[in-house]
Parts: sequence; structure tokens; C-alpha cells
Amino acid sequence: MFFSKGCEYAIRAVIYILNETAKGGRIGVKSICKNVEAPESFTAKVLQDLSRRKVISSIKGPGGGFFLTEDQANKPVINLVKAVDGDQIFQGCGLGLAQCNEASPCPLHYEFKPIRDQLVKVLSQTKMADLASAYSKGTFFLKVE
Amino acid sequence: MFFSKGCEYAIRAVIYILNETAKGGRIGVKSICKNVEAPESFTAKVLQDLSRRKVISSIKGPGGGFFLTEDQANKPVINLVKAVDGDQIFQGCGLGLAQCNEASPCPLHYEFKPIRDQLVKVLSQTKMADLASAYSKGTFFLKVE
DNA sequence: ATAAAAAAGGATAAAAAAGTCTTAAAATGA
DNA sequence: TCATTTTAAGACTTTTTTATCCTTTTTTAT
Repeated sequence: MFFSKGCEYAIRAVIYILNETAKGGRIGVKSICKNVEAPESFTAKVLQDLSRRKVISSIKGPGGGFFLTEDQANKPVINLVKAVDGDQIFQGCGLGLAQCNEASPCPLHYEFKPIRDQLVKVLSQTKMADLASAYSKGTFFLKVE
Repeated sequence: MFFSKGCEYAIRAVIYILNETAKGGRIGVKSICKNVEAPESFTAKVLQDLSRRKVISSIKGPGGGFFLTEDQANKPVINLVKAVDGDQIFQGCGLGLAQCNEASPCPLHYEFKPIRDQLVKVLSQTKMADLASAYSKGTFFLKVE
């Protein structure tokens, strides 16, 4: 809808990781993908990239896997989204006009602004950990049961 | 941003068509594309499709071209958007969950809802003709001058 | 040391979106 | 009727997104 496939997979993966490693453990990409219904190799790429960008953490070898530090878990979701998708969603004219700004605003400029602002607001005030705690309450499912 | 390239081109094209044919004339795809900075053949496809779906009108032959009837000009922009892009933007879970609804809502479900609703509202209450009248006032440009 | 487990990296493939080109059909006017 | 203008249709190419596979590196445990 708003995000790329890779970004969707990443958010779901993070929710799962946080819940599986509440006790400080790590979890492998195979297990993650099975549980969030995401393609394995593709999602692995995205997670590796997020790890490189310090949005999540990873450790190789037996007993290794992906996890989030306390600090990372308390960062807003928008960080992850921007790391994966960049900020095309958050900027640029809705009609694709080369020249659209306050000085010469497209006819939907001021209508789109609050929509975008609201999206930024939601993603900025929601922390990774918040997503995970909703999941732990069992109110929704990461895969069809 | 929210729309596909084809959809952006189509909106821009409609604005231009409405303004060029205020007096009931028609305008060719070549002239349209030159003036809204859109790829010609690709945009032609989109416009032809919109014509088939009765969102806009067209007539072949010399003196022919694209135009909108009074009725078409007064339809909301959301009709055009749905004709080109379908309604994926307006529905589906933001996290791509197979199972996301009021009964088991994803952690961003209620946060995304007003955003989407607002998008639908704006596109429903803005008529094609509204976009064009903003353009005729010269407050924005369809191509870099 | 060696085997096994895991992420990391690179090359490749498939699918979808975006864009081009060529020909056909329709309409018009001479 | 014939040439011209314009949309319509279809096949094709390119680019981007999504996805897979294979190899390498790191780490751990035996």
C-alpha cells in the first residue's frame, strides 16, 4: 500500500524477532520467514541491509541470528521505513510535477500535505517495540493460522 | 508518491485537455504530452484506456483528439485514479498482513485508517474541473517553463 | 582441527511497471 | 476515391522490483 514488499517483510520480521528474543536471544532468518510468511532469500537481503545500517543487529555462526538491542527497539518505525524505501513516500509532488512547492503548488498540494504529515507522525511516534507489544497481546497474526 | 507514473501523466493530461478545450474543442496526444512533459506513446495508452472506460472522450481523424464532456469534467478525480491504478492504494494492510481487519487489526491498522480515509475524501471531493480551474489561474505549471 | 550453523555477498532470474514502435482503423476534407 | 490526420491496438524493449541460488565468511561446539 504505502511500502515496498521488502519494507513490509522487514516490519513483520522485526515484530517477530522482538517477540522471539524478548529474553535476549537471537533468531535465524529461516525461522523468521517461516513465521511471517515472507520469501526467505529476499527477506534475508533486506535484514542484512538493515543490520549493516544498524537498524537491527546480527551475529553469525551457531547460536547467532538477528536481534535488536534495547536502543534499536526503542527507535521509531520511520527509521526502518526510510532505511528500506528511502523517503520517496514522504516527499515529491503527488502529480509528479517537476515544479511543485509553496510558491507554485499543484492543485492537490495542500490537500496532500496533511496526509503525508500524518503518515510521518504515525511512523515517528510508533516505536518498533510498540508493534511487538501489540503482537504479544495476540490481537493480530503475522501469518494465517 | 501515491500514484503510478501512468496515473500521474493522466491527471496532468486531463488538466491540460480541460484547459485547452474549454470551448468544446479536442486536442491531440502529441500536443498534450509536449505540454505536460509526459512520454508520448505510454501516455497515449493510458488515455486510450481512460477513453474506453468513459472517464474521458476521444474522436479519431482530423480535428479529432481527446476531450471531456461537461459530465466527465464534473466527476471526482478518484474515478480516474481507480480506473488507472485500481484500488490497491485504498485497501489492503499496510504491513501486508493476509489477515488484517477490525477483528484482528495490525498494529498500524487504526493509525493508517484516517490517513487512507483522508486520501479518499480529498480525491472524492475534488473534481477534474477543479484541478483545471486552479491551472487556469496560473498558480502552477504542468511543465518547467 | 574440523564440522556445523548462521549471516554476508554476488550473480542471476522472474515478474511487473514503464516506455517504444509499428501497423490498423476511423474520420475528414479535397 | 484518396491522402491525411488522428486514435486504437498489438508486439516488443527497457527498467525496476521482487525473488532465487550459490559461494564465502564468521562463529561456535565438538
